[in-house]
Amino acid sequence: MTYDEDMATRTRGTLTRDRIIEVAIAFADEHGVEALSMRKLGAELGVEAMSLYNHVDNKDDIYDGMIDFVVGAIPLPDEDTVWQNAIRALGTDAMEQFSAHPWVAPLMMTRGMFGPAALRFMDRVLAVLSNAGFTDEDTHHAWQMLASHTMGYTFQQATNPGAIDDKFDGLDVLVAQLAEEFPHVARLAPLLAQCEFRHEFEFGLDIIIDGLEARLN
Amino acid sequence: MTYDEDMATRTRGTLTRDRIIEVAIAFADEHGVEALSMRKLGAELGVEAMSLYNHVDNKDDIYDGMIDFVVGAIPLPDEDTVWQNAIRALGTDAMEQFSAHPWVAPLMMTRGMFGPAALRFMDRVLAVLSNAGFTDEDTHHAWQMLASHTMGYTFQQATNPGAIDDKFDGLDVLVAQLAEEFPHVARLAPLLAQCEFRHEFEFGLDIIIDGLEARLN
DNA sequence: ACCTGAACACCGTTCAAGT
DNA sequence: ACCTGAACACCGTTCAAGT
Repeated sequence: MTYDEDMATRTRGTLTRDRIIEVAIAFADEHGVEALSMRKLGAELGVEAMSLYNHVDNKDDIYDGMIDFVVGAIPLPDEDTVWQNAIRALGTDAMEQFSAHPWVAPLMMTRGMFGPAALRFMDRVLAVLSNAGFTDEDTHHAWQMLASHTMGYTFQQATNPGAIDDKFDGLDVLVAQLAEEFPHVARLAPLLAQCEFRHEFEFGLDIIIDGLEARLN
Repeated sequence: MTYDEDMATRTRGTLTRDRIIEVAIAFADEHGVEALSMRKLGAELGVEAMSLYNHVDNKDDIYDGMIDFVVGAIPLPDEDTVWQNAIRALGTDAMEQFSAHPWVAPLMMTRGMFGPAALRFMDRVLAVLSNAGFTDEDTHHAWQMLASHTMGYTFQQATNPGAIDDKFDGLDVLVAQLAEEFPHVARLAPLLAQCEFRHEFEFGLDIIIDGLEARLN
């Protein structure tokens, strides 16, 4: 292998499953998942679309890889953190990742999360709850609640009229017109449009943690 | 108009926006949203795909109509129901609709819910909370929590390994193999795979309602 | 072992042409 | 006013052919 070949390999990068997924994530972050196609992804990697199939089963395989990469980026708390703080950190850190990659939640909703990083993440959350003294049944309940809360808030954030007001620039006008038909929506619309999601999320998370804690004693 | 023409019109049905959305929902229920295309939907209605554009803006417009139809099918509680029961009923009834049409939650996640039926539904939930004595801020908090919980549990149900074990028929085997790497997942997998979602959902809903109630006094 | 061109069976959407 | 055929610019995926 000559020096030039070596340079080309290094700058263009060798085509691997990981590199494909990496570039797919960057592309989805910039242009949205719906714009992601095998042909465009190939072009981004300096290769024809068909070459991707040498490293990846199909497009769904890429989706699964993207999901697992994002879940894998959620930091895990130290083993000795008290469970309430560990859960709070896991929740807020998960939210942060999901917010940074808004396409991941809808994708998880249809594809699930069963990759190695997702299993590792899940195992850690279950460990925190079990070690805190919850029964297996309550650990299960708690996982479902916490996962639902995190996924649900991601949904709220994704479909927040404030966040997507490019599409709904006439929303406040519309709401004002419908004020007598939907008075409560009209009154609370400003709160919904410009709320701090981090604060909102933690408000609910604390209620859940308190509710779970009451079942421990 | 002759008798025969009248019959044909009645049996084939007149093409309208509502009828298109109705048939689209039935199609998505049977074959999944990802299989829904303008061409197939046209065929289902005995018409070419291009004709649909006379009654509908585009495919997204159909999606929005499908979402609003499903939300509109959630029954609203009587005005004088005590708020805890009203909220519980709204939550479980919403869950029931979302479960009956598994494609609706991922769709809402990307499209939001801003149709007339959705606004009506939202206004009613906000009214229940306001009338219960919550401040506007807490009403807002409560809406976000309840909506998140409902959406989140729909997600859990949709991606439940038990529900999709046609795709993951080897999941229990896989989990067993990884038992030493993910011990808690392995131990709780049966609970997750075969849990009663209705019961799970209400467990969490009660914790949320209790937590909100504590802010009322 | 990896990449490619051509092909297949699809998409959503537009638009001029029909009635 | 509503429906259609043909067309445009895309899709994911397969497969024989190249190196």
